[in-house]
Amino acid sequence: MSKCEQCIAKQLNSLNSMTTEELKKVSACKTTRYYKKGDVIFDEGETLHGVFCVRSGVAKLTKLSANGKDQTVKLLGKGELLGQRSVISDERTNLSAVALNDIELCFVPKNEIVTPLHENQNFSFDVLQSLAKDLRPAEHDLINMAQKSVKQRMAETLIYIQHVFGVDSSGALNVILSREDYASIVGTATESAIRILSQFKKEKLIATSGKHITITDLEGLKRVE
Amino acid sequence: MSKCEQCIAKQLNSLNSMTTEELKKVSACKTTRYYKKGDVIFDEGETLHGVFCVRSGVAKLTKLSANGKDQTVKLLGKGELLGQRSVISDERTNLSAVALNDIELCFVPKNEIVTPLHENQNFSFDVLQSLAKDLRPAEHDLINMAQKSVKQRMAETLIYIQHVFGVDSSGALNVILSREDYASIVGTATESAIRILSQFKKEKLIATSGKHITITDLEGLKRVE
DNA sequence: CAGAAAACATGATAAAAATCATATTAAATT
DNA sequence: AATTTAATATGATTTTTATCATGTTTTCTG
Repeated sequence: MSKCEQCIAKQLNSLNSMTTEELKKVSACKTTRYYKKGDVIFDEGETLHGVFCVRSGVAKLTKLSANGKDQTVKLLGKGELLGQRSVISDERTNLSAVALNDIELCFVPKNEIVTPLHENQNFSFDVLQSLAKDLRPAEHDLINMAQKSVKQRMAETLIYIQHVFGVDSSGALNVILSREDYASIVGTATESAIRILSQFKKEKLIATSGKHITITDLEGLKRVE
Repeated sequence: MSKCEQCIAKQLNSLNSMTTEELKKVSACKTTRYYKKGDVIFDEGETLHGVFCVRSGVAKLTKLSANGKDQTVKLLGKGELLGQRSVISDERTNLSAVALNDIELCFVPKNEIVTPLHENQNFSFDVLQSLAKDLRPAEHDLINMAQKSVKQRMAETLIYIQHVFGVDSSGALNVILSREDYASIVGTATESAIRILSQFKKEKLIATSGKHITITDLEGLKRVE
């Protein structure tokens, strides 16, 4: 089995501040789990017994709102941690996690995280900083949602995905989402998401081929109102 | 000068996990500051040299969005900390803080917070937990903004304010906000906020007298669509 | 207290977005 | 490969919300 000490994913998150000793323990305890596209990793309201670290693939965090629609709160890629907050705050999960494509996760039991949090000042402070930093995009998203048009939010979503998850060899966004997924991120009706993407295509801001989307005019997308 | 060790506000936040020793130091360093309604406590992008603890009064955290409108992200009352995140993450402030009424704040220099964070495991873990818990309402607000109508958001805002800040002897909300403030919280045009509050009044969900608002039908407000 | 300024109110209209309806296309299943 | 199912697309319509306009009331200020 692969070792956490050498894992690339680890360098992207606060596990990097663990001591070699601690990492070895994590390595010994962790299990690797595979999920297929659409699989539920955990559900809202579950009690988690550990955190998940994304080794490959992309997951989404969603919440079912009162009107029955799913709202996607965040996309998570390589190195990002799932369930960290629930484990730290000792609360049930607030959101569901679903695999957006085939995904490989390392599951680290709660204890291997919580014990070092109490013992290793560096680790603890690092996690503290990362949580503090997590709040900024949360606020940013709230403001976007409140102040920007659906069209603008869609444009920003496309730009965000390209920025964070990159493009494949053909230049298309590396993350493949359905129109419904886009609607769920942007917070709009599926038909509206479809319409806006069609419009962006007509305006030559993007090129689409099925679910594959390529940003062809980044500056144009940034100017969308 | 009043002592932090006995301060009631402290019991509401993570400063409560400091040792008596640490609290005495904080007490010795802290300064009390008074702001009048409308005063800016700090601006977006400032570097903070400490955190503020609300002793009395209410403040709002806002951000100026690209379209020139202010979005209120959070209201803060007694015991809540301002600037905690910026100090922990060592980043500039993301939001501005403005006094909504006359307010009394204790200013605690950065060092008195950061040093204990590195030395006192209990304190550090407590702050960690409180940050983890802070993310939940942030997500909740995002989903509300995305999935609920302006009318629903207004109804929830009124209920929230009553729940968190309570009512005065006449039963009116304890926090006095302008219609523009409400618009900024709900994320809508000021005219829309005015219109909705008028409608709520017509429907006997609330009673208003100038800026004083009384919830007269809580259940009705909860049913608003 | 008078005058100015800000906040509140409300109508009319325009714009944005949701909903409903119905094709069409793509993907999955047998 | 044929059939079913799901996803995408687009038109028509309604609802929601923003914007513009204008008047009234309240609050502030000299």
